Amino acid sequence: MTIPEILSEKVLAALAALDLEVPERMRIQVTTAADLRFGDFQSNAAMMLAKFAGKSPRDLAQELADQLSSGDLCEVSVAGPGFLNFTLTPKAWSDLARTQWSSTDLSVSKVDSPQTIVLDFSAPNVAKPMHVGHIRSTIIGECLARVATKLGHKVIKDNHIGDWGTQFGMVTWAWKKGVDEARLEEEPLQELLRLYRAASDASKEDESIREECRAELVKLQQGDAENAAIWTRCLELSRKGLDAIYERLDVSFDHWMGESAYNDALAPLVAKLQESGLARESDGAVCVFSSETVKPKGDPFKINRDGEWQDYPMIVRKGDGAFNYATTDIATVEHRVHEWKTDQIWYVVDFRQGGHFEQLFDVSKRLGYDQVNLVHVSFGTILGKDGKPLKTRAGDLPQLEDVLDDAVKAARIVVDEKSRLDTEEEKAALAELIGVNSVKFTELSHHRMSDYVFDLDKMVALEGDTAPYLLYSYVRSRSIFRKLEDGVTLSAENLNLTEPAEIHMVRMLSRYGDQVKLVLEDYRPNLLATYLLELARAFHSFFEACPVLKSEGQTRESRLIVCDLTSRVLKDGLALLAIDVPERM
RNA sequence: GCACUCGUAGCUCAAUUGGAUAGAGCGCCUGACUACGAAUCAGGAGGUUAGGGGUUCGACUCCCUUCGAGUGUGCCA
Repeated sequence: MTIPEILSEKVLAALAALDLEVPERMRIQVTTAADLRFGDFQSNAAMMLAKFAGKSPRDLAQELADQLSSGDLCEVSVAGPGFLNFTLTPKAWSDLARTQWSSTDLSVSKVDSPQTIVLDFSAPNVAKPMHVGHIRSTIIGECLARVATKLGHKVIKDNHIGDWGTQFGMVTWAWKKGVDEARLEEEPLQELLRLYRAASDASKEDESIREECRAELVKLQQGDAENAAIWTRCLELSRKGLDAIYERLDVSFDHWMGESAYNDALAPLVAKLQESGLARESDGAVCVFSSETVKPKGDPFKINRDGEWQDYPMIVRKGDGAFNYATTDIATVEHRVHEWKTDQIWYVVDFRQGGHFEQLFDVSKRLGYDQVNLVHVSFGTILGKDGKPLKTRAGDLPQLEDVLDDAVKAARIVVDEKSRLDTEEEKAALAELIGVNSVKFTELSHHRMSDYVFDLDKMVALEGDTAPYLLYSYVRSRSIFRKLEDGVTLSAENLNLTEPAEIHMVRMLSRYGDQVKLVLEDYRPNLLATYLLELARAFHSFFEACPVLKSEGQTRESRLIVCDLTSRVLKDGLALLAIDVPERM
């Protein structure tokens, strides 16, 4: 049981002793204190129940405080408008730290009912290199996967790559006009991008070329041997390039079920939708319309034009007979439910597709997949330095690989200046680690819904709230153990904390499990990122205030345990953010 | 027009989901290194949370409204 849970029970017992029955809708809660000046934990019980009890909040709080006899665990006091404040004793903090240090999972408890969760993230279009815009989905998705796994869920990471869409007609068209085989071997993604751009530019100017590209796609989808061979080749080359970048980012997938994997399922699916009456023909296309069960304003299948609510259907077969991504997405849900028995699907996708997902989720429900929890984990836009969105269509987004290279270059300058490492190999490896992790940490430390400015200089800034700060904290917490020439044997029973900085360090450490859980409540990696920064700050404070090696006996051993526990939590927490730590820097 | 997402210190961002005097970093100012690693720490200045109204013991958070930004709005994904 966690401390807040123990305290909640005590408060409930105190309420019972005062003959106060808590109405069902009121949830008495004990939370970590918002401000440490008031104690470690706080409860708003008295303020919530004051009216009900016919007493002033402060009087009721005082009566509760009198009931809650102070003991080994904590001191109880009343403050402000009627808060109950709990301040844990040093002994209680020492006990908590002892338990956490001795546990292999760092006191992060698993969820009660583990779920099977499919995580749909990254999903780049093949034949196009990833650009900066792909950072958000890729990094947030990987982080959520790691956190969910840590909490005991079964996670299936699926890279639903765009390997069947319009761009393939274009690449094929340009490929046939002349592909540079030599370059294809050396820089496959760059050559494929060149082909795509050539076709894209040409078809913008010439309607007939656009038709030719479309025809190439139709041939591919109908099984034309030559186009299929080109497609297979494209896929292999793209895969090679993508694998390299994912390895660099330390991101991995269990499956690569791209759009093409569902091609054969699409026609039967549309037939099923029509037979069941969910879909019907409209303007030559096959569409799913509103269920007419909700008000138009909240209906994803309605849209208001000139003051009138009109149908805004989901098109599952286009007028030309081709299927689109909506169809594929429904087929994908079916596959994940039937083959993988999933309980949940989390889509880590740009917020601009919100409307699409509302429709997809509604159709899935109407198809009978209402027991599956479908979540659109949406995120905002990455902006340029001018404050305007980096436009995807402009085609001039910086490529992800170049961004990583730039970040590594910037990191290298500081490494040369400050690092204690000796060899060129070590320095190069450290610069790579710092550069890549800085980009990842920048992403994860932002609220996913807010837009943020893509500023490379700030991203790789090496002081302040950054990845290097966290890495440095870890290195500092480890280096002290290298000073112990004979090594040391630590034992939990000798842990005894007295100094405020020690207590605060342990207080921060004890929050780890709750912070990890919090990430999944609203799919918010930035909460963990912020917590780790706070933890690191507390560690540096502790480290300056409390000499470790110069102290003696139990104090020394206690502080060494705090250092060890800190390094373990930092490493574990950073691993959840997909950030690896160096031992020296 | 309508819908969605936003608007917090000069700048970049938080705020444990409705809690107490809204917190960090950068930048600025003052201190601390022949070092348990200064990629650090201790401290200072900086706010009418875009404006207005409402709900409540209590609002950055919920509701209404005005202003501003971004996005979406029938066969691209």
